Amino acid sequence: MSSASPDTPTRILQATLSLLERPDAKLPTMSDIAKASGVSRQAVYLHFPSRTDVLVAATRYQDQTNDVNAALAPSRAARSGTERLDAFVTAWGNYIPKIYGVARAILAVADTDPEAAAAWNTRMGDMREGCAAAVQALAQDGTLPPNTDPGQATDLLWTLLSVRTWENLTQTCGWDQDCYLSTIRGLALAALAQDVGALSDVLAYPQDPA
Amino acid sequence: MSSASPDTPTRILQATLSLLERPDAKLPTMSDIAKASGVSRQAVYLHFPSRTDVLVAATRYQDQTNDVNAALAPSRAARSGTERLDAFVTAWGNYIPKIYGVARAILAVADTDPEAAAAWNTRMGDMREGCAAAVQALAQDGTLPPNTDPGQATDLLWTLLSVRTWENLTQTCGWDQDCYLSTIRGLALAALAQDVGALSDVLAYPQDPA
DNA sequence: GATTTGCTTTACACTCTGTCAATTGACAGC
DNA sequence: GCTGTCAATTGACAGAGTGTAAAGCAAATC
Repeated sequence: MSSASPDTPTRILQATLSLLERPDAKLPTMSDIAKASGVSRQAVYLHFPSRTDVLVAATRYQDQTNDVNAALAPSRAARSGTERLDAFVTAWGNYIPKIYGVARAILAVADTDPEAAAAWNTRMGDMREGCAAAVQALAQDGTLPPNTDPGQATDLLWTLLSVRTWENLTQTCGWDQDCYLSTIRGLALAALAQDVGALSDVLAYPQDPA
Repeated sequence: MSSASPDTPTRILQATLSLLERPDAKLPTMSDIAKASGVSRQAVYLHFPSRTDVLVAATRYQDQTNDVNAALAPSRAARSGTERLDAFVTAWGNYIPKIYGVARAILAVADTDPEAAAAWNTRMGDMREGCAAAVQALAQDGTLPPNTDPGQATDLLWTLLSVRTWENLTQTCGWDQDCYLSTIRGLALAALAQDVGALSDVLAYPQDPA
């Protein structure tokens, strides 16, 4: 496939990703990025106007190589609304760990750089469409609780599935991925699909497989 | 009361808070803080070793003047676990808007400065105790779902009540405070107190008071 | 009156961003 | 072979910001 050395912009993006995917990654400077790419600092500016642009381009490159659409395909194929919700939560929830390194960096600069914030919002806007589609499927099934506003339901699902929520539970609280997934799934099914049973045994002792 | 002009450190903290509480607040520089305090930039360093320290001290000062403990008192007085959970969600949920300006600043620097991250974690650790107490009260009532791990239940409540979750729903999605409160309350009661009814009509059209 | 205390002013070292200009090296077409 | 052109390099620079350091100043304290 891509055995030939890729062009410089691509090499820069790959190097940036490898920096961000280190477990103890700090926000890389342009010098860090250049050094990791085996290229001069100015060469980076030759291809990307600012550090924010490098980071944003890196996420796009990552979405492309990871083929996020393929990962989300199963949820689109689901027959019932409940099934669709379940599949979407699983697919996205399992995608977050792959993008977390880059997401962390963009979120960090987004706190001060409006351009980065806009780029991140666009990206999360795409994800929101998946949420909206799941809510829509539930509405068609009549599974949504009565009087539910689809927009609000989408907002809630979108928030439950946010990178920050994942970060809180898995990174700060130390939950493992399965525990995170089943909890969020249970919460989403209970709140949006009136599936009460979805919450039982979700917060059960996981370290104690009796 | 405090009619006499307060000492310089206090004036600096007050000025910092007033900067951070502006709706369009950017992360203030040391110069910004000095200017707002009516003091030279070096005077700020005379009292606080770094910007992070100013921000951290500002949150402590704010907790003190707002008397966060008094705000959380009603939840401690609650009789049943369910009542306690409800009161705690309401109290903390209504406290977040007051601290959001400062919280945003600390969270922004926490992304790169470990010292700020540690300070914020300590602060949220205090809040977590309130979550743990509510969970404990539910456990004593036997209201908690079977096989629930109290630690995990606390983590979940703590995450639902995080500033980031509030930010997502009210700032990014534009929810009003009441809508936020009733949704989180419903979610918490459903997940931790098996109160299924808590979720009905929570996501109902709020702009349409029929 | 001498000293201490709190603050000011000025200056500096350092890091990082982003811009600019001059230069090199390779590779194409003629 | 010569000439453009393109990619990249080197080196320098301005600007913003952090944090350190030192000398001076003025009012309160002893």
